Amino acid sequence: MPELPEVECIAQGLRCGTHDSPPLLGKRIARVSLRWPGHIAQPSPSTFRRRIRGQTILDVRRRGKYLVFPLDEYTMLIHLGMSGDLSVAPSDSAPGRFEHTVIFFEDQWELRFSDARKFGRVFLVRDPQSVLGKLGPEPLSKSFTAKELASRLAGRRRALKPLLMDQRFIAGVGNIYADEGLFRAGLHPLRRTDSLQEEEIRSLWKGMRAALRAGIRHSGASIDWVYRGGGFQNRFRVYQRTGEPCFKCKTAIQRIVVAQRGTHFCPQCQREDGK
DNA sequence: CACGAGACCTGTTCGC
DNA sequence: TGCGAACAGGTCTCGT
Repeated sequence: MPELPEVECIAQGLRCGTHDSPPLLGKRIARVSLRWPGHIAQPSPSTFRRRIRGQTILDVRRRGKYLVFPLDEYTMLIHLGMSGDLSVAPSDSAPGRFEHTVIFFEDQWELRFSDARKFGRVFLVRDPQSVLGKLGPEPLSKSFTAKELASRLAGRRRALKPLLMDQRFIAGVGNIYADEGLFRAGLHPLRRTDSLQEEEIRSLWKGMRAALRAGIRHSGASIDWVYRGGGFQNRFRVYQRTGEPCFKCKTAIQRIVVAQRGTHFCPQCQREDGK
């Protein structure tokens, strides 16, 4: 489930608390349960277990699709993969079926990392840049202007969608928001980046940012049984709307495969030749 | 440098 | 009802 908007909403919930869980700030870690040690990317599970004990959570942030937890001596990073989700629950509540990694706090609350497909990963490092260093800019940051996008596109000649999903190019965009942003921009997912006009780059910038902001505004997208609480799935304009009428022109939304990912677009509003 | 295929995982849904 | 295929929010590595 987790692309930039979903991770952002999860981070906010952990930082500020929700109706049924307290903020994590200031909580001290008592111990961890690693039911599936493969979750721990770095260091080894045994070292992770030893080093994290006694650390206090000082903040909860997001960078790209990573959740970032600054601790006293280390930084813990969590990538939710395809099916990951985090929740804060009291220690006496029933554990979920896929909660492979659990961090217990001294006050009887715990942070539970649920991950059915086991693509998620946890890092505990001294320098967060060792994990985050290769990420591209934050698309919603003030410094990410249309000009900045244009200069990063310069000299590139790739299909648009795979480039948008390349985390080194822009951080946080995944399959849903790539499709939704391209629709808003009126650009075909296979459009070559070296054929974009200045005006189209501006549309791309606006469209991607609008899609991401809409996702955050609606608390992210909840599909299937995975992430709960979001409402953006009800506002998809193309994603998983194969065969349904385009909201702009009524043409049937088409599904193709791009870079091995299901890709949805309106063949009328997003023409490959640029119209 | 760009791109496709395969790997890593498991669950749900759909067609026959 | 059962069974295999297709599909799912991501990313890494390898070969061309």
